[in-house]
Amino acid sequence: MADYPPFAVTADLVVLTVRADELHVLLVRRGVPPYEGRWALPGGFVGIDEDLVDAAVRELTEETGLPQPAGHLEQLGTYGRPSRDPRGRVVTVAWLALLPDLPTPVAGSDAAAADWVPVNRLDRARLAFDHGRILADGLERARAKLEYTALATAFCPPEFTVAQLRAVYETVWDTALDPRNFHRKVTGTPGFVEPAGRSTEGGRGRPARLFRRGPATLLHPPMLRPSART
Amino acid sequence: MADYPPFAVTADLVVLTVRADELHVLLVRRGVPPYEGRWALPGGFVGIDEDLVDAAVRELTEETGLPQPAGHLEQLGTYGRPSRDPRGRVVTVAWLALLPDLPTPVAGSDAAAADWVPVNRLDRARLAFDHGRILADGLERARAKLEYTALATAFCPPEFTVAQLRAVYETVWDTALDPRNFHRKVTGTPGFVEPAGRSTEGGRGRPARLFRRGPATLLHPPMLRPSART
DNA sequence: CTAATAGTGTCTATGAGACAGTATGTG
DNA sequence: CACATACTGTCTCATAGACACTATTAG
Repeated sequence: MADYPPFAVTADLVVLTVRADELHVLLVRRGVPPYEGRWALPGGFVGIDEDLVDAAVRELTEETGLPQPAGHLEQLGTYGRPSRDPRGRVVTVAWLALLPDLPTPVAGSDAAAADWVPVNRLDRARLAFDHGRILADGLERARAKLEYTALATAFCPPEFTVAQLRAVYETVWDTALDPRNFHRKVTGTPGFVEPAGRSTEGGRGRPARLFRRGPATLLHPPMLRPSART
Repeated sequence: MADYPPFAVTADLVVLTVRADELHVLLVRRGVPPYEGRWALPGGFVGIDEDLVDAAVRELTEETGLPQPAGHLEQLGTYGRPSRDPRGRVVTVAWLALLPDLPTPVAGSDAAAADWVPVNRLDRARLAFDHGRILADGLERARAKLEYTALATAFCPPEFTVAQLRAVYETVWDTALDPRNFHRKVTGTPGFVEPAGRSTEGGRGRPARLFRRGPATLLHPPMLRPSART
């Protein structure tokens, strides 16, 4: 055990949010080689006595500047091609975070040039390291999980309308959904959302009831995306 | 970059197969401390110039003694609690493998005491390291993926009957399925299975047609397990 | 009033589950 | 023949999708 091959281990984050009807990912501009000046996923080295998930949470709070994010965090996968980092053998554990649109702009202590970038207007091939592949995997994971889990509420503030939740689905899936069938489906699935009792004010049209996320994590039956028809 | 915290990285495998109507996992008996004499998942250190998936394939072929396994291999997750290995900081990338029942007994070069163990008659808490948790995650992943993918065929030999495929579902899910509805569902899902043209001989009852796995990887609509009803 | 958005009701097609009935082998 | 297993047909219920209709606000 004394002589095992020594690896560096990092935690990288695919942080997604929905703002202005576009899906955004949190990226940082690299200030040092390699890939100087290129966009990269936020992340950093795991401490020798630090748990993997703790490193991910630490990076997330550092980069977003939020004390305790209200969203969702899960492990995405581990990437360790020997040539993926020119500096040496670095294995990265990638994490997927889904956050509500943050009222505060991103101003992390660590990342000077962090910013939200719309995923549809981003050339993934130009990201540093293998981060284009990691981002693609994160997007596919997020899109798939909206189908059979209640995770779409992780993109919403504590209280939200059915239309806001529908906008999340439409933005992440890049499709249009029937507002009436969506409403029936969401309110008819036990535990998906719970009425908050209040309503919106001051908008155009009839005021909408506000909801909170419910206790359900899995959706039975799932929410089907139109592209997945039979 | 010169001074990063040094980690050891291992690849551990949850190898599942169906034999004699029971779900089995491949385990090895540890011959050295720590956890000497306890069951553990097969695995080993990743080489400093070795890709992660190559290490998993290498361990799989070493432990099963098969040149090229016909089943399925996917990354399960990465486990890296600082205290998970008393010898030092070891992060393990766990993989899930689904194999057809092997005609050859397990006789790996590396693992003297490798054996197939029925998962339902195994005390997961007595496995070495955090392998009980890894095995639990692997079982849950396998059970979930049978619902919405065609992966059940990975447990089958190249040619199989509908009854054999049904036995896979019943064994992995530990439930009974209606043979008639199952038959209609499987043969009616495009690309799930394809007729091989031949039939079984010598069994009790009417001979069954043989099938091969089809090109489909995802099932639309999914195969629903009875426990997931609404 | 109109425009806009929220929410409900209803019809139809599809698929799951229950299960009768038919086909084709062994002993 | 009886029996076992493979396979098909049919009925019923639940749900997705399409979409008419009603409700409630702003201007």
